[in-house]
Amino acid sequence: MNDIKRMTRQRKKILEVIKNTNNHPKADWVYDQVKKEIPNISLGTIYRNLNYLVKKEKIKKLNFGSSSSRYEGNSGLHYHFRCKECGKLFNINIDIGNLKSINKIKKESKFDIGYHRLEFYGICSDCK
Amino acid sequence: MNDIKRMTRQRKKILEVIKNTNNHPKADWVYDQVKKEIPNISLGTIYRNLNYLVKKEKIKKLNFGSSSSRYEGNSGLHYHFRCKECGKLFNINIDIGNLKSINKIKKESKFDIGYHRLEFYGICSDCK
DNA sequence: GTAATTGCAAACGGTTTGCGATCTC
DNA sequence: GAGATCGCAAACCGTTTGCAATTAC
Repeated sequence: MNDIKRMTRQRKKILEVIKNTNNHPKADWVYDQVKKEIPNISLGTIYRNLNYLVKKEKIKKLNFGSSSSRYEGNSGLHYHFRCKECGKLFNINIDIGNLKSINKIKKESKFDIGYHRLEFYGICSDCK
Repeated sequence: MNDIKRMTRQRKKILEVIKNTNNHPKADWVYDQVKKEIPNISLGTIYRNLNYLVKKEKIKKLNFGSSSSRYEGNSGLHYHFRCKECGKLFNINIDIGNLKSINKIKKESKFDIGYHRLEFYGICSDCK
């Protein structure tokens, strides 16, 4: 059950707009674009469809986990694992050696990269 | 100028609470904890101090970039680079070979990892 | 004493949702 | 025709902010 149920004008256009840009638009930009063709479309429809298309894996949502921020005092080097089921966040401790390939990306990139963040996703042992 | 200006009771307790947990608490959890000792503290103070402590690099904020979500239709394998200055998001294309060490982490982890996300930060060429 | 910080409450911004009307299959 | 989806507007929720009172240095 990963298929689109009804391809309405609105849904079609929203998907088209996102597929045809190389930027990583926010909802309100998509809204502006779609409105050019469907002037009376509502923001609610944009959000409903974005969520729908993400669920159907037609597009990706580019932010991490839940809406509210989390804080941490642990200043040691580590990454995080987030459980998709319960949303809990765990630390993953690795040794520096494992970072080689990431350092390579940093050096070879045309961007001036200061730091990076790496997060893993899955199901934690409690939820399994 | 990276030092704390005034160490109020509130600020001290907030920092202590975050330093003394291995979880990755949200603001409202910190609020609940601190309230046990300072019952009339306000949520606004919690947020102001969390932001302050992040700016002073005493703690870390564990979420990415801006508050609103971004979407993308590009289903190819790539990571992202975010400019700290203008907030723009760029793609970073790498070849699969570079992922070895990440795959190693996945295999060796005690967690059941499905996928991962990697994001790089710095200043983009336009902002420099 | 003075500037930083607080508590309070209102405002904000992005997102979600309930509803009756409309559209797709 | 039936159920999915829409437009609209109100509600939601995490976070920020203005202000007068208080506090740390």
